[in-house]
Formats: sequence, structure tokens, C-alpha cells
Amino acid sequence: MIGQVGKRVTAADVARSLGISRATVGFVLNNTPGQTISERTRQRVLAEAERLGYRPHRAAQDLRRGSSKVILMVIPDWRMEYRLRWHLEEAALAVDEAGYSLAIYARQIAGRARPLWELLAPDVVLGLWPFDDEEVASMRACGVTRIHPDPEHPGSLDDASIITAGPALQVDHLHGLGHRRLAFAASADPRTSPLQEARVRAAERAAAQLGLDPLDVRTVDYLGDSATDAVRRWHAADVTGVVAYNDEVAATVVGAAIRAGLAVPGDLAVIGHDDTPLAAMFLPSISSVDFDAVSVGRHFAALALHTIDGRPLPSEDFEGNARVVARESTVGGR
Amino acid sequence: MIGQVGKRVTAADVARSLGISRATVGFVLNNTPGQTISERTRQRVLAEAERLGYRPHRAAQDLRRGSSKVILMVIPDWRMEYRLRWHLEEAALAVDEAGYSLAIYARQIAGRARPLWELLAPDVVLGLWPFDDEEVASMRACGVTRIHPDPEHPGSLDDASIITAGPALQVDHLHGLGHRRLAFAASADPRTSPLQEARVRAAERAAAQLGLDPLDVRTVDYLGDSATDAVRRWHAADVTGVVAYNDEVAATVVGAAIRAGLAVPGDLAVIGHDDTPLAAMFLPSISSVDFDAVSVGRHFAALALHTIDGRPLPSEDFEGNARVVARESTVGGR
DNA sequence: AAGTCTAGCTTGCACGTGCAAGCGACCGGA
DNA sequence: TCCGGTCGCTTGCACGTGCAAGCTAGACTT
Repeated sequence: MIGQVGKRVTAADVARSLGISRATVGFVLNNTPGQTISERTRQRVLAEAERLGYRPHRAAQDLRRGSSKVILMVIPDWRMEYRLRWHLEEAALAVDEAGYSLAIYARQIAGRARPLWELLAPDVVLGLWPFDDEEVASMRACGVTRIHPDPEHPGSLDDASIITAGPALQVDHLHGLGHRRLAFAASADPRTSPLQEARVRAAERAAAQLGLDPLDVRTVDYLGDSATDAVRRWHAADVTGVVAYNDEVAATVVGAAIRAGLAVPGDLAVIGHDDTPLAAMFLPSISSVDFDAVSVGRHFAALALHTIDGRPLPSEDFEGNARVVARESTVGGR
Repeated sequence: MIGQVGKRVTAADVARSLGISRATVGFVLNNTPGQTISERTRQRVLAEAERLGYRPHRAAQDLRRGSSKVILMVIPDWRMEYRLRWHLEEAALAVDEAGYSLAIYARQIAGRARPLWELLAPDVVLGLWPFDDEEVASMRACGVTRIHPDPEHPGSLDDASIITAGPALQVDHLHGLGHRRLAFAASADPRTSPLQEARVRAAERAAAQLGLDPLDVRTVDYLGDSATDAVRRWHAADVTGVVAYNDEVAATVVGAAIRAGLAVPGDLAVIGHDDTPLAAMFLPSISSVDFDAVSVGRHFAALALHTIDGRPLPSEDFEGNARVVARESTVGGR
């Protein structure tokens, strides 16, 4: 066995060591309002707690409080959720300020292990899109009362600017470069479907607004021939610009195009989404859409806090300061 | 089950609803040994608990038990820890069987949010390599008594076959293709350094065993000119084979080589590590090293359980059934 | 001198659980 | 008839915390 089973220091130990009562210790350490504690006692308590290395027992706090002060954020198990990581770091900080903790959990689609909410018993579970009935039931059973998006009133991803801004920028970028027949390359990864569908619709709306033909949507997988097929069909149909669901899909399309003998961007221009390292690294490098991590993170935190205590819901107009990063896959120049 | 929102169902509710005592309910639900409960009562309790949707309150259990039954596994915040995810899913299952839960936490190197162990109060914290003093102090302060690797006796990554098997395979693969002057492409990402250093040493040992010259180790970043520089130097020094720390680094090297006018694998053969989708997707596709998720996962679980209750430590000879996946970046054929 | 007020504490309870100890009813043996 | 033993359950406590309510000594008022 590794490690020493050290005895835990409790508030009672601190009190006993000072010869005072446990409640006094509690009042000092919690700054309980409405209590009058002499400055001398206060300092002695603080010093002794520090000296003994006292840390409140989380389970006891949770039990007493009836709340775990944990916000669980569930994210999809994307292969490359590069940007999201940074967004979430910012969200964790913002939530910290409100006295909560943000735990982040990437669920596996075929996950056979227990979901993290059964382990954490969080106050809030936050998802990027609605949970299915089974998940909701499992959360409810574990005492989770606050869930976002609200299972009763799911709302639509199509109304969130933070979802729709990226695809709109992608379409605008290609249109601005003179492309008039566009396609959408979708991921075969089932984990992304709700978000992906919202992005497809957003791209289609943007195309319609510019007077373009409806997008030719095709699913592409990095294994197998689906990408090669898609590229051939697109080329045959005079498509010259492809909006990809994300950078990984964009890379797959670019790879298939080049293997099929097409020039990128000469015959086919491709733009990804999320600005992952892959986009910068690929050959040719891939244009993408970047978001501002800080503002997106604060947006998530605002969502969580709204769900907890009804603080104002963040604006649906928030678009995360999205911007296009133009690279070789659309503007050439290698 | 009654899906009530709000009020939590306790064991006392189940007991009250049946007109029996709380202890009886507890004995039934925990299968407490040494208790005699009539079959009729047992069934009534189980049925009523199910009907009311009873779930034990984790905080209360933890408080009573004095242990959270959580194993926290800390992994580095790699950008593409693709394979690791699957390994960990297997580990979670194996640990489940022992009555524990496995939480996985990807720490951010610049992470300003609280580490997950402060939130979870786990029984064990498990890392892939030794924690630094500050982290150990923080864990100890939160009541974590068991840490692996043991801060007192850290041990060396160099002795673990699961670390060294991959680099050895990479070197062997290139050697088998006739390459005699090899280099190592290291990642500029500081998060990977301990593992990276172990991999470098393992590759160097493998090279030495084959009678090759010492490896020319260079750090490569997908941003900036470091990759281009490295490729030029290597080519000038007649290096023909590059062992990359992982697939991402391999892609960066391949990209730089091709942009510099070198043929891959004609002028420079490159092999990655981890067999991520990126390796299959890249242009040209990248050879890599794959591991068996199930056995690696069980290895992690065995480590955790050893740390908890002294079960036999898994063998250091375990190499995770590593194998080379040969692709265009070493064997050509496009 | 007697009463009032308040600063500065202490006592005590509840949170939900697991389990030790206790307790009455019944049953079998003497 | 009595008595020990087992079955099947209940009472009660401890875990560590946050906080409501109470309590005491001294200061201050009348």
C-alpha cells in the first residue's frame, strides 16, 4: 500500500486545541454574518487552523448544505475539442467567482462507465444541446434538479448566434472569394449530430440570404471512400467551395480532393471551423473560423449561473467574436 | 419510478412508506452480512425503493464511510489524447468492478481553475508521471492520502515497458526499412515533457542496441519555423528517418519537409506515435504506433487498485500490445 | 440596587447514511 | 413449565459541518 493514512483534521480538532467551542471555529472560518467574535479569538482560530492544516470535509459540507456547489458541464467527446478547452477554462474561472466549481466531462457515446453526474451529484448539469430522456432520468435520480438546456423547454440551437455565426462566416468567406456553388461537408461522427445539424441549417440560411443555391450536403469520413465520392460528385456538379463542419472534416475533404487530382483551392476551396492546430498544420493549410475563448467561456458561465439562481440569461445575440482565419485551402498562395 | 423534481428521496422515506425502520431498509439495500431479513420484507423494500426512485446520498455515504470511493486519474492536457480516452474507458470499467469510480481529469498546464481533486476529495490520485511538490501538497491538504506515483519513491518512467515499447518499435521500423541515420522530433508543447523525455531515452536505447548513431533530437512546433529548420538540418546531416514524439509532431515534420521540397518518405521517412485519426488523414498518411485499449486500460486500473489496497502491482514488462501501423510516410505507395 | 442590554461565547440539532447493539416473539429441548 | 437460542426487526449513534438558539458576565441605565 502506498501513502500514509493520515488522520483528517476537523474543525473540532482546531477548537479542542484552542480550548474553545466548535461553533466559534465555524463562525470564524465561515465569516458567518450576525456573529460577534473578538479579534483576538478570530486570529487565534485562523492561525491554528492554518497550523494544523485544516480543510473542511467536503462530504460533510455537502450533506449539511444539501448542495454540492458543483456545476457539471457535459461536452461531447469530440476528437479535437481544442478550442473548447480554453473556453471552458475561462468558464471555470467565472463560475469560481460565484462560489461554484465547474467540472467538465466528455461523455463517450458508447460509454459503458457511469456518467460523471452519478459520481459528483452536481447542482447543475449543463450541456451544449438537449439531453436525451434516459440521461435526464439518470440525472433526476441522482438528485440533479437543474438541467440546461431545460428538458421541458429545450429551445433550439438555431436561435443561438454562437452556433450560427461560424457557418455564416464560412459561407460569406467563400462567397466573397467568388464561389457561387457551395457544398457542406458533414462529419460521420454521430457524437456531433445535433450541433452539426444546426450548423448545416445556419450555413443554408446564410447561402439563401446571399441568393446562392441550396448547399449540397454530404457526409465524409476519414476512413473509407466517402470523402473521395463526395469530392467527385461535388466537382461534377460544379461546386467550387466547401463549408466543412470542422477542421477535421475539412482536412479529410482536402486530402481526398488532392488524392483525386483536384487542386485546392483552384478546383475546390475548403474552409473548416474551430481553428485547431490541425488546420495550421495541414498540407495545404486550412482556412478556419476562430472564436474568442474568454468571451465564450464567460458566456457558458453565465448560462450556468442563470440556471442556478436566475441571473439574467446571456444574450442570444452573442456570437463569440468569431472571425475567419484565411489560409491556403481557400486563398492559395503556397 | 416516480420522477419527482426537487425533494430528494431518502432511505427514511422508503422506511416510512412501508411502516418499517430505517435500519431494515439499509440492511436490505446494502446486503449487510450478519443480518436476517425475511424474504417478504426484502422484496417489499426493494420494490418500494425502486418505486420511489431512491438513490443514496453520496455526501452522506462519503461522510459515514470516511472515504469517497473515487479514484482520480490525472492526465496531461494533450491536444489529441485520442487513444488514451479508450484506454481510460476500459480502466473505468475495471475499477467499477472493485466498487470504485474513476474520474478522469485533464489538467491544463496554465490552469487557473481549481484542480479536480479539491472538488472530488478522491481516495486515490493517479498520474501518468510524478506530481510536483505543489500539487502533492494540495492533494494532501484535501485529504488525499494515496498518490501514485508515490511522491516519496517516484520511480522512473524509463523502466516501464508501456512507455518504452513504442519508441523501440518506431526505431525498429525505420531500421528495418534500411534507414541508418535517425533523428527524434520532439514536441514544443511543455505539457508532455516528462513522457517525452522518457520516449527520447527509449528511442536512443533502441538505436544504440541496433548499433546506430545517437539520435539528433530537435524540437518542432507547428507554429513558426522550427520544423523547417529541423528538416533542413536533418537533411544536411544525411538523416533519412525521423522518429516523432507523436502523430501531431510527425505531421508537422512531414508538412515542413514537403514545403521544403523534400520527398516523404523518399528523402525523409517519418513515423508518429498513438495512431490518431490525424495520422490516417494526413497527406501523405503517417505511419504510427497503435496500442491495445483494453489491456492498457486494465493496466491502469490495476495500478489504481494496487495503490488502494495493495493488490499485486502490474508487471513492468507490460507493453500494451503495441504494434506499428505502416503508412505512406515511411513505406510510400501513394 | 435592580434591571436591561449586548459582546462573546457555548450548547445542540439536522443533514442521510451504515452498522453496532438491543429487544421481543417464537421455537425447540429438558 | 421453563429456559436458551435464533429470527426479524428497532433503537441509537457516529461521521463533520453550518447555524439557530441559549447562556453568561460585564457595562450601562434608571
